[in-house]
Amino acid sequence: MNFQRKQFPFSEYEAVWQRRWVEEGAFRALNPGEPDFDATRQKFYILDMFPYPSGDGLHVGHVEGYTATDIVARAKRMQGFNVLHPMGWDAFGLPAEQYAIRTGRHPRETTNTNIAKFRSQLQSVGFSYDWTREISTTHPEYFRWTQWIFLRLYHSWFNPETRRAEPLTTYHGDDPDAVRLAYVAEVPVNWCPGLGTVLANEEVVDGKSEVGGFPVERRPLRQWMLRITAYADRLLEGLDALDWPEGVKLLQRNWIGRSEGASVRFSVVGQDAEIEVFTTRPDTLFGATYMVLAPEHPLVKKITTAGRRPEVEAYQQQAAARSDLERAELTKEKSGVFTGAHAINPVNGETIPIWIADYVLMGYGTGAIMAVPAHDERDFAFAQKFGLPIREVVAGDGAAGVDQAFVGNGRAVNSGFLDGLSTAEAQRAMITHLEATGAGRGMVTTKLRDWLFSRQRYWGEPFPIVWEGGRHRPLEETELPVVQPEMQDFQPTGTPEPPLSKALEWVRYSENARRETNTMPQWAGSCWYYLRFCDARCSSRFVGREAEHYWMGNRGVDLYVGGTEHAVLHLLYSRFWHKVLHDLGEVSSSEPFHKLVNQGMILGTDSHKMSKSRGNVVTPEHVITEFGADSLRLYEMFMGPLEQMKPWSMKGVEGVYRFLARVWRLAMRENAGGQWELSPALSNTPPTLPQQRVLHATIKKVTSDIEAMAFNTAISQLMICTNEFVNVEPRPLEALRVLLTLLSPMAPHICEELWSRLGAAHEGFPGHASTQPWPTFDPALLEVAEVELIVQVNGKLKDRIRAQRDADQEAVLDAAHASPKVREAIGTGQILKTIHVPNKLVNLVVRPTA
RNA sequence: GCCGGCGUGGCGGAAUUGGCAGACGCGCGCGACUCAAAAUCGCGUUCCCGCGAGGGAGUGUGGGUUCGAUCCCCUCCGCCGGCACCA
Repeated sequence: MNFQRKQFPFSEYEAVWQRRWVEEGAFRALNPGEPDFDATRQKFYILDMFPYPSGDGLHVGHVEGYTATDIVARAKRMQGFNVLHPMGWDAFGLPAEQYAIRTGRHPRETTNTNIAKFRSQLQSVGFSYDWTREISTTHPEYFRWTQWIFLRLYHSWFNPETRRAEPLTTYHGDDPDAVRLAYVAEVPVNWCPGLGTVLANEEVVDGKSEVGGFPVERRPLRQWMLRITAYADRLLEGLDALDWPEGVKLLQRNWIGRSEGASVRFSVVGQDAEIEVFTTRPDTLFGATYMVLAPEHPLVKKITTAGRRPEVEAYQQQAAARSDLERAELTKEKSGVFTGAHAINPVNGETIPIWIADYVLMGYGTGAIMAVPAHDERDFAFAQKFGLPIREVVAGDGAAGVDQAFVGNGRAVNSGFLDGLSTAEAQRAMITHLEATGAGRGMVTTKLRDWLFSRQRYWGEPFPIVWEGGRHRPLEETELPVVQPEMQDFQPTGTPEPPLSKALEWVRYSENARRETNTMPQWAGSCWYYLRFCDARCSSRFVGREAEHYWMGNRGVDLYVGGTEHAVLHLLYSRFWHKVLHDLGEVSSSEPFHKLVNQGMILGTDSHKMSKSRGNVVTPEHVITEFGADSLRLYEMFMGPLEQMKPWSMKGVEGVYRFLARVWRLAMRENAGGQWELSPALSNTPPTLPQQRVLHATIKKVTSDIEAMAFNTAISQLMICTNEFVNVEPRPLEALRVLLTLLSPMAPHICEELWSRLGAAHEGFPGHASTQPWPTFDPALLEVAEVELIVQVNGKLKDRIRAQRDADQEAVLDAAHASPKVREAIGTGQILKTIHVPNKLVNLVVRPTA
C-alpha cells in the first residue's frame, strides 16, 4: 500500500478546504443580536468533552467522539438548525506543572505549545468547530469568571426551607460560615508526598494517587470545601428527566448513595455522654446486642475505661496507620476491641457493651452503629468472632438459621410493641416511637461527601480570598482575575504548604492581609465551560444573558459526547454548579446536559488499550497522510457502534478508503495524461425507478441513522447506494447530488471537492455540499406492489412465495399450498394451525400422520 | 462480594413491538484486464456431510415460554466497567 499512488487526490484538496473553512468562518454560530442572526431557526447545542492538551497529542481514540459530534453538527446545520459546536482546552493540570518542575519551563509555555498542536490536529480532521469561540481554562479572561463563580458560592447558602441556594442575606442564623456553599474546614485529607499535594478521594485509587501511583496518607489539614451534599436530593431527582445512559445515572445514584433510616441516641452508662447511631433498620433495634464506634470517633477517648485504655489506644494507632488499601484487603477478617463502657438501649433499657472496630467508618453516618448481628452480615461475623450475643428479631419465611445473618424482610419477633409487624410497618412504628420519646428520629444519609476544593499547586486558579487575623475575606469582583505570580521555582515545598507560598510579594496582599495560596482543582474550569462557549468573548458577565438564554434554552446542551471516565465526577460537579447558578438566577435551565452519549474506547490493533509504552498508538496524522482525513473520519464511524469498545484495523481503513475512491470515480475519471477529469458517463437523465428506490431508501436510512447516531449502518447504506451506480451508464447527476449531500457530514472534503467540480460543468450544484438543504424522501417510492413471503412448515423454512402487498390470508395460503416444496413437507399430515403474518410469512403447523 | 454492560462467521460488525441469521466492510478463493504485477471490475465465501441435487447443525452453556427465540424468562460460564465493610 505504501508505494501505491493515491486512488484519489485527497492530499491536494483536503487542506485547501480546511483552510477555507477556518478563514471564511464557515461554521461560525451567530448569537442573538448579531447581524444575520436568524431567530426563526431552532438552536442545537452540540458539545464534546473538551480535552486536556497533553504533550503527546491526540490519537485516533480521542477523535472518535469528535467525529460523531461533527457529523451531527454538520447534518443539523443542513437540516436548518442554528448549531453551536465549539471547542476549547481544559488546560490547567498536573502534567504541565510537573514538566515545569523537571525543566523549569513555565507551564504557560508548554500549555500554549500543546494547545497549538491539538488545534492543528483537530483542524486537520476537518471538524466544523466555531473557532471564534475557542477558550482555555488557563486564560485569565476565562478564569476570572471561574473565580467569580467561586465567590457566588462563597456568598450563598442552601436554604433547606426553599431547597435552593440563596444569597447569604436571607440567612438569619449567627454563623454564616457554617452554611456557606464554599467553606473552610479542618479535614483529614489525602496528602500525597510524591506529588506534593492533597488529592480528592476520587483521585486516590487503592491507596495510591491516580496520577503517578504514589502512596497517599491521611492527615488533617485546613481546606476549602464545597457543600455539594446540600444538593444530594436535587442531584438525584434531576437525573430522572435526563436522556442519559441508564448506567451513568445509576453510577451517579450509587455515588450519592442516599439511604433512609433513623438516628437513635444511646446514653452511656455512668457517664454524661450519648452515642448517636444511624441505622437503615430501626425495626431491628430490639436485636441490638452491642455497639461499635469507629476508631477515630471523638467519644472513644471519653468513654474508654482506665483498664481498657492501653488496648484501645493501641488499636486506634494501628487503625490510623493502616492505609485504605490495607483496610480493603482485610475485609474478611474483623477486628476490634472492647472499650469497657456500656450503653443503654433506649427501647428496652438493656445494657450493651461498646466496642471500637475499623469496620465502622468515621466518614459515614455518625461514625457509630448499633450492632444487630442476627440481621447484618458484618455484625454477625464480628459477634461470632468475639462471642457476642445474637438475638433474632425478624422472622423470615423459612426455618430460622443460626449459621448466618438474615438480612431480608419478615415479621418482627422478640421486639415488644413491634411484634407481628412487617419490616416496613415496624420501621415506621419504631420511628414514630423514637420521635415520641425523643430517643431518635427519621434520618437520611448519603455516601456523597462535601467536595474538597483546594489543591497545593501552582498551575490552577488562585482563590479570590485573603486571610486577615486568622479569618478569610473575599476579594471584590473588581479585583478579578487573581492571576498567579510569575515564578521560576515550581518545586513543591515538601510540606502541605503550596508552592504559591514561596512568592512572598504576591502573597502579601496588604499590611495585614495575606493571599490564600491554595489553588482550585482541575474540575473547576470544566464545571462551567459549556456556559462560556455560549458567549466566549463576553467581558461584562461570565456569559451574556441573552446568549445563555438562547443556547441553553430550557434543556441545556442538546447533545454531550465524551468518555465514561467522567460519568461521575465531572458530570456531578457540573450539575452541582449549574443548579447553584440556576437557583441564583444566573442560568436558564435546571440541568446543563440534556442528552449524554459515551463513546467507547478504541483499542490498538493488538486489542489492548493504546499507550506509548505498548507502542500501539495510532495517530490521526499517520492515517491522514496515507488515506486522508475523510477516510479517517469514515473509518472511525464505520468500525461499529459509537458506545462500544473496538480495536483499530488499518485494513478496515483501507476498506472505507476504497469506498471513497469509488465515490470519486462516480464523478471523475483519469484521462490518458493521468489527469482527473469529469466522467463523460454523467448525464442529466433522471434515475430509473429502481435507482430512485435505492436513492430514497438511502435518504431515509441515513437520515434516521444519523439521528440515532448509528453511523456505521448509515455508511453501510451509502456504500450500497454507491455500488448501485458503479459502472452504470448513463450515470444520473441526480444520484451524485443526493449521495454527496448525504455523505457530506461524514466525509466533507471529498464531497465539497466533487460538488465544486460538478458545479463548474453542470447545472444543479449550487454553493457548497455542506450548505445544501437536507434531502427528503418520497415514501411512495419505497412502497412495492409485490412482496416475498416465506412459508414455514412447523417453523422450518420450506419455500418463498410472491404475493400482492397486503394480500389477504386466503390468497396467500392458496399460493403457499401451491408450492410443491410445501406440499412435500406437509405430506399426509394434518394441518392443525395456520399463522399468517401479512407481508412476512406463513407458518403451517402440521401433525404428521403417525 | 454487590451493581451494570457485553458474548453472533477467520475478523469488525448487521438484524430485536418475537417472523428469511450473517447486511456492509475486512480477509480469503476463483475469474476478467495485464507481457507481468499492483490497482480496478465480476463471482463466491457460517460450519459439517455430499461430485451433485440436496441434507444436517448453528447467535457463550443448559433449560423454559411460543406455531416460531440472536431477541422474552430462569441457570451456569467467560470478558469488560463501576463500587467495595456505606450500618
